[in-house]
Parts: sequence; structure tokens; C-alpha cells
Amino acid sequence: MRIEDVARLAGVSPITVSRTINKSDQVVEETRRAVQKAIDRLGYIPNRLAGSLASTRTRVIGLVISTLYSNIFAITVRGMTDTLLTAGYQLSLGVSNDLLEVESAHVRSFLGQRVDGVCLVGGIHDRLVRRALLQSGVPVVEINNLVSDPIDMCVGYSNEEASFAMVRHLANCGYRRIGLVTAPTENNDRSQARRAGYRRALAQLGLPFADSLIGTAPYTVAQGARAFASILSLNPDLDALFLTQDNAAAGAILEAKRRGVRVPGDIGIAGFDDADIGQEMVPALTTVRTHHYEMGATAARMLLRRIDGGAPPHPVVDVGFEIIPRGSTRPPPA
Amino acid sequence: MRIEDVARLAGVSPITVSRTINKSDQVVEETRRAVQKAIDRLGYIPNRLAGSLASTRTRVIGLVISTLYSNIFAITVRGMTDTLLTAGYQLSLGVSNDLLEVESAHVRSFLGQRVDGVCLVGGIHDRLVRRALLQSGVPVVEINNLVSDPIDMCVGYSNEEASFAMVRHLANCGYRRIGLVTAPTENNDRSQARRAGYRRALAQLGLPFADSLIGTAPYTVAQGARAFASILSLNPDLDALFLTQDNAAAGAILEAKRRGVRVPGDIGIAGFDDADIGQEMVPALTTVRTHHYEMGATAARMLLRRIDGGAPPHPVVDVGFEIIPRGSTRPPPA
DNA sequence: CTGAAAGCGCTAACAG
DNA sequence: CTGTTAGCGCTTTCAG
Repeated sequence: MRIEDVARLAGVSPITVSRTINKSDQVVEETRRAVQKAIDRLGYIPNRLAGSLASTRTRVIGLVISTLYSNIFAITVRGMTDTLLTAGYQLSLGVSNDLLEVESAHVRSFLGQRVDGVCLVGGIHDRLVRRALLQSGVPVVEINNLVSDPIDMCVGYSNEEASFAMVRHLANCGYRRIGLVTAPTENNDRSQARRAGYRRALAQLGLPFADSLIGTAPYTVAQGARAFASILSLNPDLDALFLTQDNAAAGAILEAKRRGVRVPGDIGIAGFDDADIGQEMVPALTTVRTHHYEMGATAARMLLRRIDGGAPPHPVVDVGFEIIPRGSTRPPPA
Repeated sequence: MRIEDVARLAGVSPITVSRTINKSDQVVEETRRAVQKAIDRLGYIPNRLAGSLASTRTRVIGLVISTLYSNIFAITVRGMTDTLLTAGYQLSLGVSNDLLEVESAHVRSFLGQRVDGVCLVGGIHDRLVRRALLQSGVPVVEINNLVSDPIDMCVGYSNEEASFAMVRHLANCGYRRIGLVTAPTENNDRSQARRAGYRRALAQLGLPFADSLIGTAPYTVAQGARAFASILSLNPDLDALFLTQDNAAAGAILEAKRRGVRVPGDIGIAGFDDADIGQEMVPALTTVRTHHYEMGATAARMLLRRIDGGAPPHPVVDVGFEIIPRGSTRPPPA
């Protein structure tokens, strides 16, 4: 079924049907109603492949997130879709599972589909993909970090400063032997920045460092529990652990409970992202709050503005972060 | 940049470039290498809008999941993509947030994009969408439930039997006053089935029922905690609560701890899905295990087979479920 | 406000 | 194994 079938039934030309669908204000009410009736009667669904090929616009934004295991991206995605839908744009979602080649495949696919904009997590991407993006001229926004050399635009927060601030907070609460758990650092600039902030804070505060104080745990409660167990066994004098993901931090709290380690008395635990689980833990989780809804909405707005031909006022937007002290760490001295 | 530019640089015709990209076995090695060199040199990315329009195949499967807040779909998505990628297909992901009209919009968009297959969660869909799907002739598979009247094909498990089995298990462990928390039932046949299984089990076992024993909590730990609190306040004699989502059940365990209610001694808690968090809880969560990876992989395989023109052997596949008893419920009598 | 002609970039079908 | 021809179904001009 084609636009022509609808046109015939409605007694108009194909272009009038097209206008009814896409720019209904250019069609007089009566014609429009007749066309709409024909569309409904036939159950006609326009072929967007053809439409986009002719118009060179898809009204689709491609987003590649790194994981579905952390529900934190749910909020960013809502921020983006809320903004995009209002403007008549759609989101196409890819999941990379933190693999650079999977991200590349998604981006290539997006470019092949001729999306009108692309959103990626972080600043580390395949060299060729970067080139392809630049060459294609599509607006690109990188999120979740402050990228030093963005492909195009960027909205996020400083993972290094956030990590630095949390470690300083822990030290202020009296913790001295502080461990760190992040997602793998390979091709992940957020994890790299969080480690850098941690190291810088330890150095500045004169706190002890050892390789055995650092561990790795992607996204899940179980992995956080294991990371906690392993770091504790290597560092019997550990007195705080900062896991830069709330699920993992929740896992650490649970593992502590299982071992009879008191939190925050024996060991303080801190997380990152202010996910919903943190507030519910017993004790509630001290964390870094970041602003994911705002970040998603801003990313969408920046893309839309660039699509409309304008340059955004700030190519790099910092949405900031806050330290949220809760019961999983000792209170700071008054 | 078009295929013609590549063809000119490589000294061949456009169709040879096309064949190099899509059916490389029909091109002799030497030609293929020359074409590939030209492609790489130019950074050419084929326009799939044009390609799919001409070939009437997109090699894209559309999937609409209900939420990003539960990470349980991550596993299903992996099962699907692992299978699809091998066959050269891609997944396009939509999130409905359990709203029928959002699901409809995604399906319409998929149909407009001319996806080669569609996968939906559950059996309740907009009437017009159902019609559009049928009319379009695209293969459709519904997952996460055993749908009585599938649009086309279905792979899932019986939510009613699973719920029934869990309630019987709880009764067998000596619990009498058993409450239930599900996601909202509106337009959600999984929740409806879980309630039906619960009611049927209570009736069959002669256990007491009251409206106040039933609560609602979508997907999050916090909502599970609140649902637990509210049902307990209405039913001081409550001795078990079955929350049909592991995050919510985890929230109930945490809320119990906060209130000094002992689990499983005072109250037994059970969940659904066997998400990673359940094993880590203290006590570990009794749950219903379902097989999400297998379900995703099977759904993908069924779609691919139908795309290849074959009828699948079974239009409805049951991947089953298992009751996993853990520490959050009392052991059954020996 | 509506229509006619031309073309978006690619691939199916057929030829050689 | 490679090329030619003829569209895929829509929208962009440009007229009226």
C-alpha cells in the first residue's frame, strides 16, 4: 500500500496526502479530513524509508548507552525522550555493554540510517567512528563526563572532581585507609577519571595508597559484594570503601552484613549516582548525586538546536554533582 | 557521497560496489579488494534508507520493552542480540514505560521503518496496533507470558502457574496470611495472571483473602519497601508477602529490617525473576526463576525462521519456571 | 491551497 | 563475474 492508494481513495493527489501527514497546516480542513478518513480506512502507515530518503531528514536521534544492568540510564533516557517527543523526534537506542566495537557498530548503523543526531556516553570512541561522525556532519553530544576534546558537544559532570570530593569527604569523616572500586577502566573515561580523582585526593591528603586498595566491579550488586570481599581480604585494615556505582555499593553493604562487619562503624561505604536502591539500604548509602534527567534533557535540547542550524551557547555543559552523606559513613566532626 | 562515487574511484559500476558490500561472495577477490579500498579511502557509509527501500528488507527487528528500571530485560536483550547479530540482524529498542499509547507509537514507528520483525512484551496491545501488525504481515513474537491469543507467535512462561506455585510453596512452608504485590494490572497481563494465580492458590488451599492483602509496586526497591509497609499496617497478622519483582522484594526485606521485623521468622518474603540482587540480600531471596536469556534467544530464532519463510514448529513456546527457595522464607517441613 | 515533474541512493531482475 | 535498466515510495521544487 502506497501513498497513491490513499490519494485515489480520497480523490486528491499524492502530495496532498503527504502534506496532510507532515504539514497539516498547509492543507485546508475539509481536504484534510477526507484524507485522514482514507488513511484510517486503509490503515495506511507511511513508508519512512522513502520519506526520509526524499527529505534527507529522519527525525531520529541515535543514543548508545553502555549497559542495561544499571537502571541509572533509565532516567537519562526519560530526560531525552521527554524533550525529543515534544519536538517530534524519536530516540533509537543501542546498548554497547562497554565494548568499543559494539559502540562503533551502533554508530555506523545510525549513520547508515541517516539519524539527525547522535548521543554517546563518555569521550572514548573508536578513531574511525570519530572520523565518520565528523565527516558526516551530524550533531553529536557526549554525556556523563566532561570531555576535554569533544567530537562536537558535551553535557556531563566532572567524574574526577566528584571522586575527589567524595574521598575528601570520607577523610573528613575520619576514614584513613580508603579503597576504591570502579567499573573497568579500559575504554571508559568515567572510570579513569574516578580513579584519578581518588589518587589525587589520597596524595593531597597524605593518605596511604596501595594497588590492592583498588578493585573492579561492573554494575551489579553481586559484583560489588565480591569486590568488597576481595579488597578487604587484601587490606585487613581497610576502613572505608568507595564503590563508584550504587548497585555495587549496595552489594558491599550486604556483604559486610553477611560477614558481621559493621557499617559505618568498622567500615564506611560510599556509592555513586544516587540510585533509588541507596536510600533504601540499611544503613542508607552515602553517595554522589548526579543529575541524569537534566543531563538527558539538555543533551536532547543541544542536539535539536544544532539540527535547527543554531550553535548552542555552550558546547560543554556541566550539570554538576553533590555529595549526599547518609548512614553508611560516619558523620563528619561537628 | 554516494555509491557512484565509490564506483568511480574503484573503476567499477555501482552495482559491483553494492554487491561487494552485501553479497561479497558474488564478487571476485581482486575486484572486491579494489572496491573495499575505495570505500575505506572515502569513509563511505551506505545509505540504508535507499538500500532498504529498494530491497524491501531492513534487517532490523523492533523490540518494545516495558521498562529500563528493572535490569531483568538486559538479559532478554542479550539473548536476542546474540542471536540476531550472528544472522546479520540488528535490534531496535523502544521503551514503553508500561503505557499502551507509547507502545503503539513505537510499533507504528517500527512499521513505518519497515522492520523485518517485531517483539512485544505480553499479550495486551492497542487494538489498532494489533490490526496494523496483522495487516503488515511482519512476523511478531510476544514474550514474558503465555498468550492465549497471540498475534503471531509467543515465547514465555505461565505467570499464573508460577504465581500459583509460589503461593503453594509459601503455604507449604507454614505461612497462612499471605499478601501479594504486583506491578499495576492495567494493560499488564503478567500482573493480571500473577494475581489470578495467587487468588486461585488461596482458594484452593483454603487460605484467607482480603483486598487489603494486595498491593501495587512497579519495579523499584523503594516502591517495594513502601508496599510492604502499607500492607503490613493494614494486616498486622500478615506472615508472608510475595512481591512479583525482585527489586521490590529486596525493598521489602530492607523495610522489614528497618522496622525490626524478622525475615523469615516473623514474615516470609518472596520475589520473582531471580535477579542478581536476590542472591545477595540478607537473607537471600526466595524467588521464581525464569529463563530470560533463553526466551530472548528463542524469540529471535522464531522471528528469523519466519522471515526466512518457514513456519516455526511451535507458535507458542513455554520456557518454564522454577521455584528457588532461599533464606527469606522458612524451610518447608522435612 | 493543490498539483506535475523530477529525483533521493540504492538494488532486483535480467543480460551478457 | 559484471553491467544496464528500471524502479522502490516518498518529498522537493516550481507552477498554477
